[in-house]
Amino acid sequence: MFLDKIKELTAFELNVNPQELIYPPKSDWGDFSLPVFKKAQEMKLSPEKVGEDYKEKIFNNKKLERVIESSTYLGGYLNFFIKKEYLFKSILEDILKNKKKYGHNKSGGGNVNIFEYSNVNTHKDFHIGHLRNICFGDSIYKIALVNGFKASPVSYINDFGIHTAKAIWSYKKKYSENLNKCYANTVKKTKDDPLIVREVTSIMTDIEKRRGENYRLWKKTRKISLEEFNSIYKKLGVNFKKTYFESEVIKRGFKMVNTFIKKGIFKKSEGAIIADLEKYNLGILPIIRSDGTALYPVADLALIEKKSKDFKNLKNSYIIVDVRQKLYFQQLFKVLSLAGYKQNFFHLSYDFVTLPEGMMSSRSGNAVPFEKLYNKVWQELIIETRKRHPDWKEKKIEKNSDKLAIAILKFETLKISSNKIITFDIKEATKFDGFSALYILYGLARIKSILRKASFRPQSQLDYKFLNDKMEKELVSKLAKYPEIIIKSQKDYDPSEIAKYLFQLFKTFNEYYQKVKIIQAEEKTKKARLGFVYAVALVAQNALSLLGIDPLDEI
RNA sequence: GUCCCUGUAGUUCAAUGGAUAGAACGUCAGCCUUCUAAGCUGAAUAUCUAGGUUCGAUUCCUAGCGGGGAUACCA
Repeated sequence: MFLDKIKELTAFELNVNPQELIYPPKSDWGDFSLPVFKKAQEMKLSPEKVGEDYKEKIFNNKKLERVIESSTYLGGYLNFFIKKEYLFKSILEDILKNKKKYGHNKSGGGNVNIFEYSNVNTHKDFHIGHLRNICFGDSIYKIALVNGFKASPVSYINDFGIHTAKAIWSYKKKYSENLNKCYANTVKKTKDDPLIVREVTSIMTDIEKRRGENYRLWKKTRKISLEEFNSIYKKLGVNFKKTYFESEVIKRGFKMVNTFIKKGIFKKSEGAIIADLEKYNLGILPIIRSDGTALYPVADLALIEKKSKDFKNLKNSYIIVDVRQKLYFQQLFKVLSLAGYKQNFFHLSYDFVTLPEGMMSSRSGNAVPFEKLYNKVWQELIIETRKRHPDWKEKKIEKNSDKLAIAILKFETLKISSNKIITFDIKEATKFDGFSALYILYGLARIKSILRKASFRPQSQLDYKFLNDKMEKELVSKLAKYPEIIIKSQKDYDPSEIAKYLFQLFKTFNEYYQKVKIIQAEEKTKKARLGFVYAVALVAQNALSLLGIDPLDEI
């Protein structure tokens, strides 16, 4: 929090709002800046005069004088330079002392938050849209942890919808072993055949009543689906504290619907059960179809009740689902507040993933399954790694490619703002250049390699005198900003902040690496630089962990 | 119709009520007897249109145009 503190102190002593202090576009202009246009206008003075007045204030102030080296006025801005020794010492000691905890804060106050993501449907593929959901959710959850929340990830699996019956209809006819293909086939067939619709309905009834061959097949296929999901979670390194299933909450949901009818929150209309939210400008929320079957809210109500019971003192409940369900969640949360729920509900939305050739959906069967994408990336990596490391054993190549492939996929989905549609181009994603996980991990592997070759042992003290290169100053300023990045990513629920930060950090580092020798440097400089790049590695690994990415020792 | 998101370089994305709007890809030209060249250096091109608020607008407001989404029984 060191840079924050200096900015706060400066703002306080100069009697300005801390938010007025900004970072200049170029680091050689200053460590931070204060625009003085506004003040100049208020006081009817020239900006230059105002700047000079502030300057005088700084150097007549004992507290500021200790940390601020100099200050220059430039075109309406007053730029501040922090004393170099002070900057290096404070930041690097903070990092070397706190290690994995550098940049963490307690702003969450230990409040209990749960994050629900990876809400997948059994009997359908886990595709690259789900990948965005799970990467986003997992990162937001991890960001909450380092901001001092007591956070838990949970998942809700939709294993009881009509889609399961549709998949089973084709599965019974041995259409395919792939459940998603079965599902897509049935959807196509039912379009112009009411007979098949009736058959599907009858399968669904058996599943709901939990009886006979259809129910047995449902259990079998459900298991196949869940095993697939679990292997993907394992690959992605994602763990849930709890997993909920629609089949386990739906019964309770129907009971709750009745209670809500009695409370007057739901009512009958045109044969269906609805919540009329017109007076809140939220339209109509259908709850139960005219044929008596459940829509989403039935299970969701029971799910929310269950989550509240499972997590004591639950304060904030987050649901990560794509933006198309925005209205639905507004409606659902309104219903909950009418029913007297006191906790905070949030829908964290993100836009969907499309392909260059257009929208994808599991219904039409053109969604890219996770496995397919993963294999493609993995194979590209294998080829490239073999070329670069002819001496590596095949097993090592495979293991490294696996870690890299996961890192690349996570990074690709997280580096883009959540309100932007990701157009997933397999060709682009397998290029591994520029703004990508590979660039960052490659830089990090360089640091690790240097530390290995120099037999580096971490020490908490550094001789800062020997860090005189301009690039070292640049890097320290970047390291200093990491705590603010953590806060910002929490405030905006935005992991892309972290991704961008990492890219910038390694852009600076690679430049430094190119310019400066570490192992061959003079002994004292070498020692200082080793400790310094070790600090860079610590911060990088912290940031990567928030994206759910593991570092590699070699690439 | 109404509501929400969105429009920045050839492409994919950044940024901010403030300084010269940044990157990456692609293209071209350099850099490995030196810590990993999946790297570094250099070169061109952009804020949809029209108004308004402001010392200052790409950002905020209004209108229009383009793209996407939602809008009671899809999941």
